[in-house]
Amino acid sequence: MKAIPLTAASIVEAAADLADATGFDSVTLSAVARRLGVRSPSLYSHVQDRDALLEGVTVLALTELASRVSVAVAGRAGRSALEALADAHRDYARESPGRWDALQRPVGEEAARSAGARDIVALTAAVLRGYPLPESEHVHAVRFIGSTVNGYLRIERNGGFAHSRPSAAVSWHRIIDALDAALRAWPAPSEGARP
Amino acid sequence: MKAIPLTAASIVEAAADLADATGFDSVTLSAVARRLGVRSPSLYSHVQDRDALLEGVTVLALTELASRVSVAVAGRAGRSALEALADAHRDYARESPGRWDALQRPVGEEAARSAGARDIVALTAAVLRGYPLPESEHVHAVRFIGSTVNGYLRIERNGGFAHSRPSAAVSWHRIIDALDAALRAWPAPSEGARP
DNA sequence: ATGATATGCCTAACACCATTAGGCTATGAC
DNA sequence: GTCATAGCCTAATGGTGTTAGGCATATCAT
Repeated sequence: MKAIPLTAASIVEAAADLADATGFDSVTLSAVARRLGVRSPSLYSHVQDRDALLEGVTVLALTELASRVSVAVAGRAGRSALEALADAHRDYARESPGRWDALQRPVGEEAARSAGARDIVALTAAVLRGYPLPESEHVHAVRFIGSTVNGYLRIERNGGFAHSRPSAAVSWHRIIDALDAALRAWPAPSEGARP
Repeated sequence: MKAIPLTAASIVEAAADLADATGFDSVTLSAVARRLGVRSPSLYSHVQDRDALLEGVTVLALTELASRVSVAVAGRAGRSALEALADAHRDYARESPGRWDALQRPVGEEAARSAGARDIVALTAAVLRGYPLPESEHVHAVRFIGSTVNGYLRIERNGGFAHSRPSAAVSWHRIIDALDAALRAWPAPSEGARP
């Protein structure tokens, strides 16, 4: 049963797999220990506490997502890059629902400083090269894209679109269209904008 | 201590207050019972289980949010209405963080069918009257606005913007500007769009 | 090789939580 | 007055996170 040696990384991975299989909320130290063929107190040699474990899953998910986004947007520009970025998020949310849920939690220090987080921001900013935005607007546009994509996927995942027509799949393309249009028609900053 | 009679509504309200005060995750049957000066098994006469209680908080939050949005957008049109709607969401998220968190959960039957949920969708659609969108695009635009506003507030709340400059407050206005621009420049549906 | 040390698992224990079963009491109907 | 019911209670069960301390095995100095 203990084919895998017990390390911080292997525990986090087991937790992530468990999250994908049975839901992020069911990631409990007991369940992870069970899955590793070990008693739960044994995990404390490698992991500070439950919160640190969940934060570890968040960091892992950020890394994986950054990698997917990176591959998706490579060699693309403009609308094509935007769509690839959005679809990479959506695919990840679909294929690894538990890991993706880990992204929807208050970010701790470790996640905030992680390479994955930085990369995702940088890659989103890179997509903006295909649009006529001044450099000073990039922060806002990155946040805009992030908010919309994340918000849509989360509402879809929570079933918010399940009770109305048409299906969420149709809206997804319209929303990428709208994002694209918004970036093309990006409004000039009004006077109140100070960094 | 039992100034308030124990009913389903009073229990849900106590749970919502507790969520605002100490965080949505800390809403436990024990804690709610404690707050009501009662033992936790007593709650089961009025509430099915913990999940039903949380769903009740969600419905309450939907109702309250719908009411705020309704007041905010009344007598406004176009960008002014859009901004009022977004700010109503943001104010609610700020003032009642626990209740607002209740909105970010998988929606059950009761929440999906609630008047609050229907009203919020209808009010968002009403904002679109000030923009040149064909009726058939309203669903998508409503989902677009909902995704962006929700996504932004959630990332802000999770501290996703806390580690970068400029502050989230500045971006908020830029994002409403961008939403406004997107609705004005709403792209024509491509051929693939079938309801 | 041998003994010291340290690592890393274990069991035991505690407090907290959700939930069920069943008892006691006060309130209302008749 | 009696009786039934509603609504609280206590008791108990099984699951959770977490800490304390035991015990074996691997690592290393000599």
